[in-house]
Amino acid sequence: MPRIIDHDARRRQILEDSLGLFSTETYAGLGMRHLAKTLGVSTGTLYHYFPNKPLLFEAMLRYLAQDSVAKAIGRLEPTMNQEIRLAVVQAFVEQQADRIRKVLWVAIDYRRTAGEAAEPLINEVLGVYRKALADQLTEGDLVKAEVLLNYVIGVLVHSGLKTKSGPLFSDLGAILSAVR
Amino acid sequence: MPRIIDHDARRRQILEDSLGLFSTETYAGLGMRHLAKTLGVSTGTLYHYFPNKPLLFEAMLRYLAQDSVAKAIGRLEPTMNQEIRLAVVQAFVEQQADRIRKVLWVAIDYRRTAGEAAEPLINEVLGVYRKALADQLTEGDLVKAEVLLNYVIGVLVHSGLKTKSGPLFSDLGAILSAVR
Amino acid sequence: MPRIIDHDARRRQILEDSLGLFSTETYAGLGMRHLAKTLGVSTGTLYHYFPNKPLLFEAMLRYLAQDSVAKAIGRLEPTMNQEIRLAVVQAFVEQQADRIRKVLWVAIDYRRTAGEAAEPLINEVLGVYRKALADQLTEGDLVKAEVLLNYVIGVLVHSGLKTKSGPLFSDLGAILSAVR
Amino acid sequence: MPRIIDHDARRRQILEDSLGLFSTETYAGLGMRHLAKTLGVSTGTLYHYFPNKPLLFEAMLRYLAQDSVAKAIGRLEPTMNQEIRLAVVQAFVEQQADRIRKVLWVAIDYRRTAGEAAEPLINEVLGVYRKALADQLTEGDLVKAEVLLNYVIGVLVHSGLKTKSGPLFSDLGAILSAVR
DNA sequence: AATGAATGAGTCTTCATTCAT
DNA sequence: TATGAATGAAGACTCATTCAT
Repeated sequence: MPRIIDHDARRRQILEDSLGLFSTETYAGLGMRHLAKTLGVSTGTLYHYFPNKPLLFEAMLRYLAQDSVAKAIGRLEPTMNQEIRLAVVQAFVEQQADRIRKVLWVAIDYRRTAGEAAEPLINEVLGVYRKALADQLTEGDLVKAEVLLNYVIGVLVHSGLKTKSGPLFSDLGAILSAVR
Repeated sequence: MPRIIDHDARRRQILEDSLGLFSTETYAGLGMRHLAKTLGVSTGTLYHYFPNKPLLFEAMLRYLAQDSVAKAIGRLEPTMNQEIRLAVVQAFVEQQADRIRKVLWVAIDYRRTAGEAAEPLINEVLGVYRKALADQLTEGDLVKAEVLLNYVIGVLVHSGLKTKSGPLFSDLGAILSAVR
Repeated sequence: MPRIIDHDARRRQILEDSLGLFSTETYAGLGMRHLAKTLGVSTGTLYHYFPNKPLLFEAMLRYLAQDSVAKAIGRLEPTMNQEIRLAVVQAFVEQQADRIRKVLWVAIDYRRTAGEAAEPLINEVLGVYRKALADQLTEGDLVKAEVLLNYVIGVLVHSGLKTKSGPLFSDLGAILSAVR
Repeated sequence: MPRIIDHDARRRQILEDSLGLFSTETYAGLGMRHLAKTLGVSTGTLYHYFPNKPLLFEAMLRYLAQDSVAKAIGRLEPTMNQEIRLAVVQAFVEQQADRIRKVLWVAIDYRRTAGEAAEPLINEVLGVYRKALADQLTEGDLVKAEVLLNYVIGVLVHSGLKTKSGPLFSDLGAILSAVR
């Protein structure tokens, strides 16, 4: 049954295309009709692939988080030493800043909107990031990875608030060595 | 002769009381009717004091930002040395974390909702924070203040996403020294 | 009690000033708050002089109709012959077209809004006009006055609908002679 | 496959059914909720067929004007001479007076409400009437058609203001000959 | 699989009116 | 006399969702 593959691909495409809107507008501020129109489908189609708005939103966040971490890890190779890994991750985050920030906006939105119910998914997503940072940059040290995550989040949020900003991570190395 | 009512005081009170709701719900997710009911007034009264929802929201953000910085600076005294100042600010942010994070949520919301139009106010608010940090903690160095601001924002956002978190700033000193 | 005079003068002033707004906006489209603001008074003041919106509206229509007929008759003198009278009335209506049309707009509005209840006042107003035309122009013939009134109303309404219009009554003489 | 519904027919039906209400109530005085309820549909459905109130109003005026002229012309045949044509038009207007007056009320309302923006549509509508009168009754003379239009408008407005009125156009022939 | 017509409660905002001062 | 603070229903319009086709 090859139809299944089409179905899933279509689903993913909808989620991927939704990010742009869901990061410009808030969850509550973006209507299903508006979303459908922008994606070029009918509302009926949207409801064919997702049972309702919250679950569409949730699916999007989960898909994006997994996707963005996968892409980052894909850039690292076992032969790289610590210093190079840092540079690679730094370059990746800097280059993908817009997209990652969108995921962050969506995550914050979800946390505020869903309240307690948001915990499992949010923790899952944060865990993935923290683990990735620990594995790749802090030799498995989760505490240091936490500090690093703090800083990266701060830079992305702060630069997202400001209108214009220069290079994002001029001091990431210093921060990392500070917690070593 | 009109009723004797302190218009400005009433206005401030409404803004102060609104923060709680505007940080639980999103800007788009919080209805004026719901807000009015929670504040114990009619929607008409809300519109008597503020011309519309965006301007009420904006006024709230401005009021809160100024208020929170003022309170922080109020804790510092000229005789304190650098180390003590750091400890005081750290303690203040830690203690007021919930409130400051609410302001942050609101600011992020405003930035996403208002888009380009949000720039002046957001820059004004960020400038106030950056200046305060530079004056009080980094001997006037704005670049270092920026790094510090990044980290504080990151910690507040990150801890706001997680369900539970321990002490927030165990490493603030290290971060600060790293950029010295 | 000279206060009475002030009170009535103020009342008339409000009615006079209201015409501009009530002819631009519809009765239903013009709010009391908007009216008050434009007149430079508080809503409370408006309600001090008039018990409610319909009665304010009605008072305005009555005042304006009486006023405009009085002004027209004031221009005619007993010594004038039929031809001159026609020219004078024609010139008067042409010159005062904007104001008379406003009264007409208001009257139509009132008729549609108030329904059956509008009859007494509307008939009173129309009667005043018809009588004036009969007395001054048709030697007392009410039927002919009716035809004339039809035509004048038609010209005012038609020219009010069009964007630009030349002289209004080029054919009034012919019309009048046609019904003689 | 979508539901099989003739979108345009439904649209026209809504416009046709709206005239009754829009001539009883003013544009500003008639709420969309009230209109929907009277038409037996939901407000959502109204907005499914028309983007907003002004455009619904405008569409109605355009539809009615075209429709009423078409019906009038449909009564005339090439073989009729001038005199018979006059009688036919007179009879038509007299018989359809209520409906035509409703269109007139709506047009006046639209002109006052939309201001400058109303010009194109109003001129279009007046042009259609003027052309029809010229073609059918004044042998192409637009000036005479204008006079006739003035009088017809005047009669309809005047009779609409009065409570009761006899035959409307006892003197139309005289008027027409007066301008010949 | 996909459409778009349909709903009615919801959105923000304005309404006419009252009344303490 | 005059003010403007206060109300809650109603204004135009959008919402998430359902379902016949």
